[in-house]
Amino acid sequence: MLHRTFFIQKEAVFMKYKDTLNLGKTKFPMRGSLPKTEPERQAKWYQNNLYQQRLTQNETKPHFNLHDGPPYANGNIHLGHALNKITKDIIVRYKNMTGYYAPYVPGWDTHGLPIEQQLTKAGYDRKSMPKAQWRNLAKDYALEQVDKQREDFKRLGVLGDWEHPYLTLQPEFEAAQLRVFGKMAGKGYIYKGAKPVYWSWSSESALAEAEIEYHDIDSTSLFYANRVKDGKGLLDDDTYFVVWTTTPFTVTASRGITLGPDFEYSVVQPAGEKRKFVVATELLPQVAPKFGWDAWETLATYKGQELDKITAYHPWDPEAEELVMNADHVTLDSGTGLVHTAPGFGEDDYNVGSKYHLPIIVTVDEKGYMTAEAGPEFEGKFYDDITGLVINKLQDANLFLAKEKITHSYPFDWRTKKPIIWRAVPQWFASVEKFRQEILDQLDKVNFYPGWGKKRLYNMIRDRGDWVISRQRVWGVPLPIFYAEDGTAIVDEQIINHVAQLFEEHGSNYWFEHSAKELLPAGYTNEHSPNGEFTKEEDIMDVWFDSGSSWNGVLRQRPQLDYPADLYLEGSDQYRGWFNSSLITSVASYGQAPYKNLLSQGFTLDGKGNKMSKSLGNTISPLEVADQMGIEILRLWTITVDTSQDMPVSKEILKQVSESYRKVRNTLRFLLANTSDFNYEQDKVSFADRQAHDQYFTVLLNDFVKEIRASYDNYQFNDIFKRLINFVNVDLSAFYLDIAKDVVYVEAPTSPQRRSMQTVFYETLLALTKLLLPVLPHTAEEVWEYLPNETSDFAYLSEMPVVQDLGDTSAMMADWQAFMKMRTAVNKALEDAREAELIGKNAEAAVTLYLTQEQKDVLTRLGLNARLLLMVSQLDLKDASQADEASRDYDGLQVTVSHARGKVSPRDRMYHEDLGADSAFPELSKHEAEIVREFYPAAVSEGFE
RNA sequence: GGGCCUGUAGCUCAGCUGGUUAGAGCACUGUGUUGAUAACGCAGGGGUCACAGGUUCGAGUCCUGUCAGGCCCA
Repeated sequence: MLHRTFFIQKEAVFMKYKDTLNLGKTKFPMRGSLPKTEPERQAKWYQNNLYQQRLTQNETKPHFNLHDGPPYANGNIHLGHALNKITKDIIVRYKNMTGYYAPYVPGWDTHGLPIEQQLTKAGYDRKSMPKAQWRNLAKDYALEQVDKQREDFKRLGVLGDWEHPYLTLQPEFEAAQLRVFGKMAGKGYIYKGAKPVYWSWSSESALAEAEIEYHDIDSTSLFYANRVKDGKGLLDDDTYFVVWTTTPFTVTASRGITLGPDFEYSVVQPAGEKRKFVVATELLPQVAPKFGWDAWETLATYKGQELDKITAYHPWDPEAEELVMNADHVTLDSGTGLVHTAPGFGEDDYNVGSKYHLPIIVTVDEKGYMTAEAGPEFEGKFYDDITGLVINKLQDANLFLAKEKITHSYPFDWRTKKPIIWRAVPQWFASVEKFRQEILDQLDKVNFYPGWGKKRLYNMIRDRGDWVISRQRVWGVPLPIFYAEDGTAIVDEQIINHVAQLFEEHGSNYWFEHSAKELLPAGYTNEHSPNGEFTKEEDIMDVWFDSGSSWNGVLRQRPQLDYPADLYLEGSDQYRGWFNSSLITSVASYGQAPYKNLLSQGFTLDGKGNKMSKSLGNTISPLEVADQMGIEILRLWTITVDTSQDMPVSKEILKQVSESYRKVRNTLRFLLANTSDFNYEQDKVSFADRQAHDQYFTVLLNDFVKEIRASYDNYQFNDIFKRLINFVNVDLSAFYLDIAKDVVYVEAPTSPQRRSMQTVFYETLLALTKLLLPVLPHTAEEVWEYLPNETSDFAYLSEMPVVQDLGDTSAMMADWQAFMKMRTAVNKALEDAREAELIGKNAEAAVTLYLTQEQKDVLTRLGLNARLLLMVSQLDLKDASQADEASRDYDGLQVTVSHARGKVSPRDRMYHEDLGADSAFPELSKHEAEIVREFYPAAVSEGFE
């Protein structure tokens, strides 16, 4: 047996030329099988507590705190979530690898209407159970959603403190939120008012937009006149404003007439009329026939703004007055250009009314019946049944002009299918007006990415009204407000903090499970409650107040976090949302913005630039991408696009991204394969001792590191992609790695030329792996497993490459630029020769260059091996004056290409004129023979096959 | 209707303060290799810079308007 084995081995020793080459070797696969390997790799991260390990390693470093904006805990994650979380992960990973302690605490927004709706859908009836029970159901549902989304976010490769997220329903969060509310209350920013909401009389409840559906209905619209009371010298008191309404019952609460400031209004006297009427000039021809006006005389015209603050009489109520106002919502589409305005019954009406300080009159009760305030003849009647009565009243006063049936879209309660009305109900407000300038001043100190974000947020804060913070709902944080016996509201910071303490210990359900007395501090008295009786507010807070308090609920709670945060990063819809509410509460409480930097992202669109929606069927699920292509592809996609704007995504686009991924992956593989016999610590060659082309590439790499880091620092992620792909394709693949084969494969394993190049290979590999890690963590970690000399267990535990000081390389690089132009010229010449079938591959060519003095100087100064860099077998350099007819000019370089002289070596596949110089190796060049003799002595005795 | 933003090759993006024939990578075509091989090299084709006016000696780059698209309001 032994003999036999020996015999076989001996026969196998018979060498091939290939065996004397250093062909690259690696098991790093060309294809990543990402959908399969990513989850395994992620499991490893969590088994090894990678997130915490990195933080522990950074414990003493300066903090960088990205504060997570809480996604809503409902539904499957979509591309927007993925983009947001991935970008955050990129930033956090980068910061942790560049000298910062950068924790990431994910959060969820867990209160609010959509969750209540899910319960309703699931068949629960809110009104059939106590509030606390309903809230427990909501809580269970929210926690389930959090668990589901958490798993999905982890699948994106996002590293964070997933075991300790913040949830807006956590008692400590709710307590912190109440304390923010308390601070604002203490400063007098919280007040009670009234505001119209969608009111469903059929379910006796306020509704949200989501609970409304629209149907076409027929309504009776009325035209009637309001007699001028104080015409401010412009209008006589026998002049009448002609107004229009589609909701006759609201005339009972009419307090104003709204005009368009820039529209022209005519004062006209119809033929046979003593009275004068004001109508928008443009609409006069349309409305006159309705009023039976055949002819009229125009007495004057005014702009809407000129008539501002003139007053008129209410049609029948002597106590009331109608104020002329101006607002942009008035249109000339229909009516008269003068809009009857009842601030208690419409949003536009409310808005313009509050600007002019009109009272808010509500003449309909919660069941839809007119109140006493509407007047004795209306009281107790259903709002929709009084149109005839209103017409009668107007006719009695000789103010009625016309009625008209109109068909229009009208909101309905989606559950009861009954129409709804706008109706003002008591609401709690947070004043913005009182400290608007302070907010704007603090906003000015924030850095915005992109810069226009500042303008956008600034305009919103500048133009927004006070914040309605109450909601007539159940699933949320209760408003910690009490009422005394006479109805006086008790909004007291100390009491609020007392309630906060209770919430911190018991959770906010405590509010619903206990009486006002139990919730108030022991022994609390108030002059408005002589009998010591109190009631509590039943409304809850707007969920934007929840998330808007996260700087207090999270940043100021957790020791590893900081307030203000270094960075908030969300979609551009959050200028209205979280960016906005967080800013208000933070400035109100502590006089500063909760963030130093604000980064906003656009929305994902389909391949055609249209919005993604389920109904259009153009959505792409991030989890599907993960399962089909790998999450690395989606992560890479996030840096191919300009995230400051809206971003197109489609299967085709992702396909293109995956091609880029493969290119990067293959390049890493090539570098791995050709450094597998290289030990950086032992074999590295110093910059000064490197070959000219290796020095050149070292500089390219150094510039690359510098630029990529700058792009990370400035959150310019698509610059990273551009630069990366260019570096990999142009600098590495098409140039350096291409010429490298003639060195790395062919030269002696330990030769200085080879070691010089391997040094640069290794540095490149290491730098690329680290620089890519924030974007492609799975791939980077995979590469890391093939780098036995790197001691840390994970690539993520290593530090980003730093920019080296290589001295002044500008002159050298200018020369290289000149040489690379010459190389391009030679490539064209070679291509022509190939087309002429003079050569096949470059190695079959002998090239002669006829150089100008300047070109010669470049080559001399660089001291490079031009033949190697041009990848030809022979290169002859001559003076430009020697150029003959055979040569051709390529972009200023005279070139002649001919077939290479001599014979081709089977080993390096180049042509040589000295084959067989070493008689032992008749087919090898002298240089090759030396290598083989020294490193493969067996070949001398055995020969080649 | 308002605030903010976008519209450059098939795709994703560069084009700074206006100045020679508008760039890159991918994709595409041709071709060479077969020692990065379900890979790699080389060369090449491809754009009325959304449209229409205007300012200027000169505009993708400034101004106005139109169209298309997005977010947030109304």
